[in-house]
Amino acid sequence: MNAAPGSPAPSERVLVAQFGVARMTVRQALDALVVEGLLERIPGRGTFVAQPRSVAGRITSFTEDMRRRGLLPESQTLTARREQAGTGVARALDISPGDCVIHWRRLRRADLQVMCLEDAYLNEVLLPGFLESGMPTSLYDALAARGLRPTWAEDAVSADHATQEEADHLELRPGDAVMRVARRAVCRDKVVEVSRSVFRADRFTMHVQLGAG
Amino acid sequence: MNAAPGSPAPSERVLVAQFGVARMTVRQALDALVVEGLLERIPGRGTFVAQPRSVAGRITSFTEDMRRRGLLPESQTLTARREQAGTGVARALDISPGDCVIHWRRLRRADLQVMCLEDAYLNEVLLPGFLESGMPTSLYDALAARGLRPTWAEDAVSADHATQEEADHLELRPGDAVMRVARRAVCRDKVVEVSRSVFRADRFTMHVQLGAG
DNA sequence: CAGTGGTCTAGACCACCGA
DNA sequence: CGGTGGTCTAGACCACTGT
Repeated sequence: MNAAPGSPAPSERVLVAQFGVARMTVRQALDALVVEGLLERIPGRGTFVAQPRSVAGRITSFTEDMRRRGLLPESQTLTARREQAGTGVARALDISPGDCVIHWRRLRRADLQVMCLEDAYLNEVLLPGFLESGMPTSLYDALAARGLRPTWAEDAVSADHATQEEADHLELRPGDAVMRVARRAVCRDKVVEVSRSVFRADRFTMHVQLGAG
Repeated sequence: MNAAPGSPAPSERVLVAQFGVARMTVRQALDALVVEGLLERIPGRGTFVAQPRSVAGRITSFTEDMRRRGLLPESQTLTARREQAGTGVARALDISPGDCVIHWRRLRRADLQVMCLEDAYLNEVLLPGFLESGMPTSLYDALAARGLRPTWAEDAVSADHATQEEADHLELRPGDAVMRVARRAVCRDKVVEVSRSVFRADRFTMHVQLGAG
């Protein structure tokens, strides 16, 4: 059970007594929670559970994104196999053309409605046994479990018309509006994911928060 | 003159001696610079000037965005007048319906090519005499000059087909692909800008950087 | 080894808030 | 007024780095 936003945390001096520790130590611990946005200090009043602030520019996966909207995310794997990287994918993944990559194509739904067709390319070397371990629902959860959650990502977002193939998968007519998102996700100087997603424009609006909250 | 990235900062104990202050105090001062990304600590080695990290999700205006791509941004004002806020704009600007707003419609070009049609709504109260002072090229420069540069912004990005009116301005045919961006920009709890932009999909790709560099 | 940052102690004084 | 967070002191020990 999480405490409700706005509810007071124990005062620093109370924690000092409770844990038999110096106040500077308590403050450093609280500071960490404050910079994480979990607590909020108000001078002269106390320390409180912060309003959940939408983290500026947080890197979200489709799964997290849909959940935050209160929708149920689902994935249907269309392709999951080893391939040799082409020149474009190789450059984006920072490997050599012909190197082994994992190609994972999924049709993604939210509340049973088709939302997005996604082609993800992963660096095989960083994810040994990934294909054999059973495909997870959330790629980012799987990466996190391996200590590879992206710390930085770059999206190229554009609008376009659906191709015939995309229309077939997304239950659209060719030429209908779609949003394309090309992502390059990095974890500590290692490119862990390169993906191209095609979203149904009528069902998806991307929300981007910029700057410091 | 700024110090070069990677150059060492004085050690904490040196600063203690130099300023006759406690080490905890020095550390707190340095901590502030570290969270700002100006310094980097390396245990056992020292404190160094950090590599300038690309600020995650920096709020950019059209002008800045185009310049960074090496294109020459231009704006043609189609409308610039006082209006009474409708309910939607009023809510977004955090004012009351009927309050006075500045409506600024511009056709925006990059290297002489039509790129975007933008409707910006500004809070009159925050920008006295704005319309009379001659319209700037960059709205964000003008806001910055008044100490109102946005510190936080939220974009809703979607793909769509151009309406007849949009097509006329953007030199498209109705139904061609466009990207819509609805922005709400905030400076210190004051909503300073609400805008809707329509970009030609064939000429514009939005780049978004997420996470900490 | 000497020097670095990381962490911790046990106090202290201040400005601010609410009753 | 008492309680809060904000800041500061003058030490201490640790793990780590480079030579």
